Amino acid sequence: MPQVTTPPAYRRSEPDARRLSLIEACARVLAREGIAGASVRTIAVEAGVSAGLVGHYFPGVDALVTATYAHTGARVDAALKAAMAKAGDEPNARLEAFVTASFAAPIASPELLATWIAFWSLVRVRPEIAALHDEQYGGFKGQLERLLADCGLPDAQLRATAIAITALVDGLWLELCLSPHELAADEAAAIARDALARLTWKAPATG
Amino acid sequence: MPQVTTPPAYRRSEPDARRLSLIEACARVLAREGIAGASVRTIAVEAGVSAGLVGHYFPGVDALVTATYAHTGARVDAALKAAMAKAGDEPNARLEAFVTASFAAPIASPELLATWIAFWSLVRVRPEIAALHDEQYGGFKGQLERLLADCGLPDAQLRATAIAITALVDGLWLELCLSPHELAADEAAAIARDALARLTWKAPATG
DNA sequence: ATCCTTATTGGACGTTCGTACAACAGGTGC
DNA sequence: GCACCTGTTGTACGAACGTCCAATAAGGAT
Repeated sequence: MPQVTTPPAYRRSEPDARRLSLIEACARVLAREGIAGASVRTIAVEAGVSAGLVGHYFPGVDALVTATYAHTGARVDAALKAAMAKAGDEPNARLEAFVTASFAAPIASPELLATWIAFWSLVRVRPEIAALHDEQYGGFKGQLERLLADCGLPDAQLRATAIAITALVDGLWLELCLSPHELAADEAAAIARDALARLTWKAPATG
Repeated sequence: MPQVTTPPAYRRSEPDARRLSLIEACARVLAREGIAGASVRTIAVEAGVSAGLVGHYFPGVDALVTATYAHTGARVDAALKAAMAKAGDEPNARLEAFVTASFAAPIASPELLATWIAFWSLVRVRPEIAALHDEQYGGFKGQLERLLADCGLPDAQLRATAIAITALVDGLWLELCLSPHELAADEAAAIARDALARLTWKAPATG
């Protein structure tokens, strides 16, 4: 009699690992199809599980998207910190590393940027996403202000300069995502570096 | 016997007017609910017509959204040109007017910015939206390059400077939309003005 | 080898989606 | 006042949506 024992129909995962795989699948779907395509079934197929399982780990698809934002934000934050740490102790080098990290892997990925746009599209609609955005933006701006202060920028200019640099980085990042054929990552980095130097120049009196 | 003639159940519109009202309703829905909420029925209710009428004017909801992007883009472009024209003939004044127009009515409206984010979220998914984006972005950047040239910026710096300024404006515009309580329109305009001056400063040699 | 826990499946439910189309009715020309 | 044109409505249809839950089975414990 031949061996008729069927192979396992599915494999179990540790809850944390499965949860993470769902979050990563959600991020991939958001990057590929945008927020409108991020349905429970699509995400489940992407993760290689049944649709019902999503409900087992998250109270609803909204919660999964929110968790994906938090996770993605943490990844970006870690990448920024890593780039900064790698730059050493010199304040200006740290600042430049922090700013240009957005135009190198893993942040410069078009997929990540597309995912991020999906989150932006939710900020006005969902309060918990707005809270996460404020946290993320405030964290970025706060680190930037600290770095600028270390570089000797006067306190009175910290806020405005940090906002300007953040806007510049976001805008370049955005364009990189929307038209990668028109703007390359290394050119974006070069532009950011030059703009950073100009924006932090010792200010001549206005007029 | 009392007057029993019923009042008209609906009013006809000229096709062009009705078409425009659908586009404007679509823009309002995009601003309020994002792309995920822009269904045929929601837009129809917003426009005060039946759902079926949308199909009478557009082959599908995608076409309506695309038309809304084109219309919104034209409005923004017109507002930019108007601000520039109002500034007179002096090149530097025209440049500054062009850049800061994004932080005054009608462009600075949070609703318009939210609508714009909805379009961004479609760029990677829908080629016709990507084409409209490239057109819009190229137009903006082109005008900026011309203005910068008029202000005496060397040709070699035109492209990079225009990209930097565009990114800055987009980033400030974005933050204004996402967290209006953290960044006011007039502060964004002031930051843009200052950054513009710094980015167009006569370049000292690198190093 | 058997039991137990629970991760996982698959299907049912009601809702909303986009689209198509027959019937209705406002407005204009006669 | 009548007839034509067509803008407009309302409905119907299948597909996809989010959510729920009973049944199943994987994998470690005993």
